[in-house]
Amino acid sequence: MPDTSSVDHLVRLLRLFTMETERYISAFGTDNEMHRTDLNALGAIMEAGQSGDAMTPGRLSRRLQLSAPATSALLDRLESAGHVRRVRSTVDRRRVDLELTDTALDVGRALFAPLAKHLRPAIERYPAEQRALVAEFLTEVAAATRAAADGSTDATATKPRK
Amino acid sequence: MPDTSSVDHLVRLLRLFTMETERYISAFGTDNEMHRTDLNALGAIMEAGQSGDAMTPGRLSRRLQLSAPATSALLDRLESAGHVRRVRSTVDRRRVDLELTDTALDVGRALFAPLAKHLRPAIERYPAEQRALVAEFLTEVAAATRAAADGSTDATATKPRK
DNA sequence: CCTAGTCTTTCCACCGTGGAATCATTCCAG
DNA sequence: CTGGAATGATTCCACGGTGGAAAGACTAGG
Repeated sequence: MPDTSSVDHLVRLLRLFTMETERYISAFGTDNEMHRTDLNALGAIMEAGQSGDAMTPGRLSRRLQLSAPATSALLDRLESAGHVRRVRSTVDRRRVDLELTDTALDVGRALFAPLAKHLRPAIERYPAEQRALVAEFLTEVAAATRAAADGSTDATATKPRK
Repeated sequence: MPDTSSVDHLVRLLRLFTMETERYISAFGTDNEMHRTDLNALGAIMEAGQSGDAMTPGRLSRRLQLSAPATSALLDRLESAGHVRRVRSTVDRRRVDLELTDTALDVGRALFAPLAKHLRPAIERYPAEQRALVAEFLTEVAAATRAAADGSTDATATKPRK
């Protein structure tokens, strides 16, 4: 590895990291009867809950790039496992609002606990200033990836549009 | 977002990035008749080729956390699609060495081209010194994730052991 | 009403797993 | 050197899980 600051090297590292993450998910997912998509769904619902607006099956379908039927089946799985509730919206009764249960949070914690255990010491070695820089970098790279997936040409967009 | 240097925030960003990447892969995969595992396999074979040692079905099976039959089926798909060749090893004729064809490299390029188009301008905004810092950070985080997936307790291991 | 939007159901194809068996090759103990 | 493990790759089978396409049900709003 001659030049650790080259763009190609960074791209390769980003790819390597996602591969390792998929590996981790598949390894620990089978222990908890959860698969990749289910975890992504929980993450997306949680994320939406934190930012205020409610998550619906339609939004989730677009967020995860899943077809509508696959999303329904996904929600059936999560609901029968007790991780999510479907609540018909009172303002528009076509819509269904998704709510996470406490057991979902427990599963999330249980799944990420071993990963966090390894990640924390690696991250805490960096001072706050460098962590902020990495955070900024990751934010922009995630936005760029999202833009690429959406086929957009705006590589600097940070705001979700849907 | 109150504190962009907190560990939790960084972990969340890492997770967000992998979600966006999965999204991109699934969007691209459907266009090219390739699935996530197939692309990961190509990446793993390519990676092994760059680092010198040859990739074999057994190694690939462990790398991708796939069962032996699933790996054979995966290689059948890739071979019939013309992306990989199976060559019996000359040193140990039980083993099969995997070689990528030119069309696999084309697919790889086609896959990363739109992503790189968005990623490059975002990355190039950072000076070399900061990029090197991010590269170091990502290397350690990937190693930590790998260690977590392997169930190891050594969070700082950088060398693959298999 | 009638069109559009949201969610769901039904049916089907593909991917991955598990277990067990096959076959060739290599390693090793005696 | 030989006979018996061990290793690496592949195949077959039945099974479950995931995702897509088409079609239907329901509600909102002009």
